Amino acid sequence: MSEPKNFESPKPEPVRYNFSQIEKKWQEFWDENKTFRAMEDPKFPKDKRYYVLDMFPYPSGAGLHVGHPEGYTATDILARYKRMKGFNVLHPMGWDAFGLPAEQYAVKTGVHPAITTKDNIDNFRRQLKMLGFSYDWDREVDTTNPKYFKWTQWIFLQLHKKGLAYIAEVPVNWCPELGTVLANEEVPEQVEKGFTVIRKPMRQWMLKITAYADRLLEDLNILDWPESIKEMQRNWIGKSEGAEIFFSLKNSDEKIKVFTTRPDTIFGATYLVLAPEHLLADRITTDKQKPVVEKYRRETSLKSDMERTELAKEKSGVWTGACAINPASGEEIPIWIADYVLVSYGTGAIMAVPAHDTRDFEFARKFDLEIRVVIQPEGEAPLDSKTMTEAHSHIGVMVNSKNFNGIKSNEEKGFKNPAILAVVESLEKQGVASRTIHYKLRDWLFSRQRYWGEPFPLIHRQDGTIETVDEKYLPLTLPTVESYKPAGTGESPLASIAEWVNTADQSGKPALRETNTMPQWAGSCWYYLRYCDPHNDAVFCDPKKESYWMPVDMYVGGGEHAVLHLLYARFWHKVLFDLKLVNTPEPFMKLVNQGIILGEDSQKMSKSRGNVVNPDQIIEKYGADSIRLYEMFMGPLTQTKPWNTNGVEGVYRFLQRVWRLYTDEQGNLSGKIQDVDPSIELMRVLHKTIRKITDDIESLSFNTAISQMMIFVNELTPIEIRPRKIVEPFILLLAPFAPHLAEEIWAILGHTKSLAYQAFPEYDTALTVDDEVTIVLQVNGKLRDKLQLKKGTDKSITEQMAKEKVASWIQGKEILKVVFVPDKLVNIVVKG
RNA sequence: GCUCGGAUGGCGGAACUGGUAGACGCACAGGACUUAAAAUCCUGCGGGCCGAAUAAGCCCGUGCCGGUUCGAUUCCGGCUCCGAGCACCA
Repeated sequence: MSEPKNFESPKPEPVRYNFSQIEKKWQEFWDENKTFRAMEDPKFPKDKRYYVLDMFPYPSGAGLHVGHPEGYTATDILARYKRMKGFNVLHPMGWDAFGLPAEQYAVKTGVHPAITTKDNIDNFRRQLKMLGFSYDWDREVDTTNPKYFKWTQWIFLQLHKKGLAYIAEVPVNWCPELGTVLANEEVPEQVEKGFTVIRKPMRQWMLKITAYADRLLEDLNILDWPESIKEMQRNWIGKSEGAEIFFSLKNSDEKIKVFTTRPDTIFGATYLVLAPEHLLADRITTDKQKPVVEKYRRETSLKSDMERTELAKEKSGVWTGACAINPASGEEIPIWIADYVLVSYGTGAIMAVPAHDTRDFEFARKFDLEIRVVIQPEGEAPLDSKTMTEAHSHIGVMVNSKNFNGIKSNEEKGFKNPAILAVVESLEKQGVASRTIHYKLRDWLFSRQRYWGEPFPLIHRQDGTIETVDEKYLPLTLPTVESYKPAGTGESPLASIAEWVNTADQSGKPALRETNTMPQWAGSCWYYLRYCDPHNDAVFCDPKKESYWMPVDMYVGGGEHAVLHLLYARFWHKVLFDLKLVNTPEPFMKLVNQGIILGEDSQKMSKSRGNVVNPDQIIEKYGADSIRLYEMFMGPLTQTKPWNTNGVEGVYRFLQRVWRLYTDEQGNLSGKIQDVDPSIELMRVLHKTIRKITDDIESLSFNTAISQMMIFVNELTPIEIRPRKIVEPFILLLAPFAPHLAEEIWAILGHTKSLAYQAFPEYDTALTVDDEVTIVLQVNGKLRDKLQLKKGTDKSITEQMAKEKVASWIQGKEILKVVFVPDKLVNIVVKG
């Protein structure tokens, strides 16, 4: 570490410290000295390496908002703290820079998205550097850089080789305004923005994420993630164990396959329902019913998904005229068509058990279908299907179920439930059912009709087959185009660039390039790996470097990526793991979602509300250390909390008091700081502070760490002789939070090296407790008095003193009991 | 409807494994310094009994109702409200 260039500290005005000068000085120092460069130093054992990662931003034209520094400051505090604790820290930053806004701007202005993107990145980098984050900027990545997306394309080829990428004609979410299709995961967000999304069959690239459904579900158990996020992923994957059961038709050889998670209720299946789009719906309908069925199917096909769910309150449907045979009871049951059954889930057909399913119950009531109770709750009056007002849950004993009667159906789902197991085994023996596991998770729709994305390294041969571009020709870069506008026909703007599209296959025959591009999520699926080895042109990430740093120890970002990026990245990572290209089964061991910062009016910040706080302005007025400290002081990291500029003023005042604690009016070391032995009281103040701050950083309770620093400064300010042994370590405690001010004061204290790698102070447990304690005196549990005693005073003495102190409360009353908690309290329980 | 969070002064929030509720900060009020202001410093600041004021004391108080306990912001049962997510998933 070399010395800071300008070692003379800037002369601030009396009283106030010159934050802008100090912050600039140290930012330049860190930059020039590459203070935070991370190296794969073998001296650090695995448990002394720490990879702390932020979700990299999309560099929008608007620049940083105050939400960004929240998570970034939290990780920066951790990074700086861990370095001081002797860890080798990897703390990188980069840009998730492909995406629609730059492209839409290009459509409007004709400016190439690469130019807009570069400007935006420069602005983001400038802003982040102004906040003094200790990133290793040599590891910066940019997903739109061909050197980066070369490897995104390469990983896609590995997926393709493994058979995990395929092209299919599927009903997709087509958005006419955006001129592109969207992933299921993206739909809610765009609909919220006011775009329409319709279902339309198109030929699209898909990634077989469903092949990993079980592992993505299972491995959630080993992750230290917020329970809510894990639950969202579990629900999104939506695993359900059950059976596919075949119902034969009365007058036909056709069979209808239904999926159910409750085969134990099969004797109560009094009708079947097919989704309107079900392939058999047309074929089984009787001539007589044909007109009504066709009308119904036409009507539902015109409804959007939204309309179908909004109208969910009122069930609708029509009878096909056909009947099926219940394979368990042998009874004839009608087959209906209704849009409350979805074609996209299970087999698109259900056996309806109205007595034990609310939806089936509503439907049966409306169309006067038979309701038959087959599970009787134990210890209750027998259920009467005629008078039932709602469907009953299925926990109880099987009834009306022939030889299954009496078997218990408990709260267990799947085959652990004895009733389900018994019925399935029996149906399997008859050859009319098989155990099945269904997932809600669909394969990932991976192509977009956009310009500003990674081109697929694929070629369509004349014969309709597909050939992959040889790895040695990667990256396959984007051509320049005249217009960035989507063709609107479902083709990307690339389709109109003849010289790019027209190419030759390996045999030299004319062929066409794939013109779709990858979705924005592609680049973020593996960026955390590239940080481990960002400049490698030979491999996407050297396995040695990967195993040096991975997995990510701490990942901080917004909760909005719960089922998007966080699921996609886990999927890619598992594929790479199977290819033995990475060594860890999961990429992010610990995840923390920072809370949203609301405007001063406690509403979500938005331009239209006019409540957006611009970090540049806050930095200009109060400095980076103030905004860092304020955002951490607002409240718990994970909590949603409103911005309050007065609060910034508060921490700014605190930093001024810190400055005045160490300096005189000329900005030199204060004469009050002296090399004298501190009193035991001051030692206790210091060690309590070290302990509180250490514990709080470890548990990410930055708000209470800061309040402890304030307490420390409040205690030391009135003291005229400030022992160096007390005040010097405090600067190291402050350093992760307010690094510029801390570096400056550290230098003023006479140090010639940056404090970035100074050992974080350790505390002596004996010095974190007082030798005098306050004993709380209660009578009947109510606080009546207090007692100052030496720590460890024994029971009889304490109780004796307590009784004297609260004599007026216990006089003349019978003492029933005395509760004594050493060094804490005495509670005297009296009668009356 | 289901799942997951949450509810503490005027405000943001603190409170270890059940043991002094309101740390720290903001706002506000009063005072010192100043010709004045800013900055800074000092004092007060949950509600009530409570008044011109002082000191002390007592009562109530952590969304609501109930329980366990010597003692509950903390544990248990029931409810209300707010936020987030999912939503006809068979």
